[in-house]
Amino acid sequence: MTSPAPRPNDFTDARLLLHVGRFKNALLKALDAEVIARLHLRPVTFELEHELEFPGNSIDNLFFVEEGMASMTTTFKNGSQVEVGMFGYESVIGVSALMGTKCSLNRVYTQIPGWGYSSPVEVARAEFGLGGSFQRLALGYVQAQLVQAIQLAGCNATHNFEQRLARWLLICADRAQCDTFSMSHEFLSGMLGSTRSTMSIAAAQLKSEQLIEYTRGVIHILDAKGLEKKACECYLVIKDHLDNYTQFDSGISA
Amino acid sequence: MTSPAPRPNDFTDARLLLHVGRFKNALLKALDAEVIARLHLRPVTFELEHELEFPGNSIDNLFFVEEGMASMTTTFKNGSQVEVGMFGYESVIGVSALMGTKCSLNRVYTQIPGWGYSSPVEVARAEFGLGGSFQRLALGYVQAQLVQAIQLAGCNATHNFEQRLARWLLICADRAQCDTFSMSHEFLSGMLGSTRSTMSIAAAQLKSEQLIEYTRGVIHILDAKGLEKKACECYLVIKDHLDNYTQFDSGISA
DNA sequence: GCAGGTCTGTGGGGTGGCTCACATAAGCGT
DNA sequence: ACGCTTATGTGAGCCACCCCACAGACCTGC
Repeated sequence: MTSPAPRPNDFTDARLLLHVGRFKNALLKALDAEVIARLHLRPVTFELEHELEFPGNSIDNLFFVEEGMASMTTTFKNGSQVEVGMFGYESVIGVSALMGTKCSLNRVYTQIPGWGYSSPVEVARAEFGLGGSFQRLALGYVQAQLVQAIQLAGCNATHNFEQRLARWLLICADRAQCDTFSMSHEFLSGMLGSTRSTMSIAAAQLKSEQLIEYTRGVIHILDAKGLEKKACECYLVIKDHLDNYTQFDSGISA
Repeated sequence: MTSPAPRPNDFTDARLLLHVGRFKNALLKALDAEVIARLHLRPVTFELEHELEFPGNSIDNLFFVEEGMASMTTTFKNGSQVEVGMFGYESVIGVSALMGTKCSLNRVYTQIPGWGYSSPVEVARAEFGLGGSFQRLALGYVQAQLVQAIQLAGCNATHNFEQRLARWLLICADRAQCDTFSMSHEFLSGMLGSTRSTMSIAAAQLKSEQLIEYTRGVIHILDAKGLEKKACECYLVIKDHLDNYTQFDSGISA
């Protein structure tokens, strides 16, 4: 229900101290040590299919991803789930709690196992309320997430399956910083709002062009540059924003 | 380039004073008079096709819509434009400026003429930085916009044209608070990422069921309840969030 | 080695939506 | 009243994708 009371000595945890200043997470990396200390971070692992948010459940913790990848999906009345956002090393999961929302609105769960840090939501809210760098970065991330959702909305309305598949593979590779994922055709087709047979045909096509290879439940990207040519322009739009939202003077925010 | 220096007596404008406390705009309605005063609001009219944001242009003003409707579109390389968000009486246009973005990312322009208020972006940023009710409401609106984009992303991936058309008509009617719009089939089909012939067939279908009627460039909703049955579930999800984001203890934020 | 489960290849048949094309009709200026 | 422009109706042909089905293929446990 409520998260455990933050222990004041969380930050003295030896493992955590070791990591300060060398986070992989883009947002944590951009924060000063004092801010990090106030967030009461605790290391957490993200097991496959572990649910980080579930519609209607209260948000008790923010999660900063260091490694791995999680998806946000909307569930329709007929039970189908479509992916509407991806979370990787650039992400903080649960930012909507900072926006005044108390309950999760969409399911968020681990697609590629990894680990990261959690921060109790009251603590994160307090830090956000200070109006400093944490607020600025969190808002930047929300904006990047909005851009992602907006672009996906347009993309899903106009681009064909193969383009969107290539886009998905590239974004996944970027977010998880790896080029091999355990993922069946069945599963991935669902993420893209399509069917398994359509997926198999598109995958076979990309394979025949030496852009990817795969065996039962494992996909491996062989030629990211080639995939990029296949993918719709949406890939670069989303990538740019997720990669650069922490840079205050980037082309995006400037 | 830069917006004109705010005049300290903006708020003493007789027309504006008359409106305080009886705004139609959901966000303004929820603000205290002192906050309103600090926002240096000025009445503005939204002419048809007037551009409130254009990709790459700096955001100089926030716009609070009182009447009318504006669309946000993404423009693809091939020149096609798809709608990715709608703005009505609940909206403040330009919130991304509060999130650290300095340039518009998408085109926003008037679909249904109306009017509202502008607030210089530096003034709005300062008010936002105070961390009070304006910040809370603006963040609530951003969250509602995010929900809208997320739902559209899923919707466009799975629902058919007729469902999406019904959804569009209903959201438009809600946002603009009117049931008649000047809008050609050609135009509306573009918004939905489709073609004019598809639109004409779907419109004829809805017309034959007495849900809408239309003549050259004017669409009139006859039976909103009936349309709701045709529309996908996305309509109610989006409507709920846009209608209720100002209520701190609503089902959404509670 | 065999059985059962999971994953992928592939085919047939159907359909929504696209492209292109042309016809009709309603407004609008002169 | 006339022609011009814009909006809508409609049809043919096509393609992407859906649905359903079944066949291998591989993997795991026994």
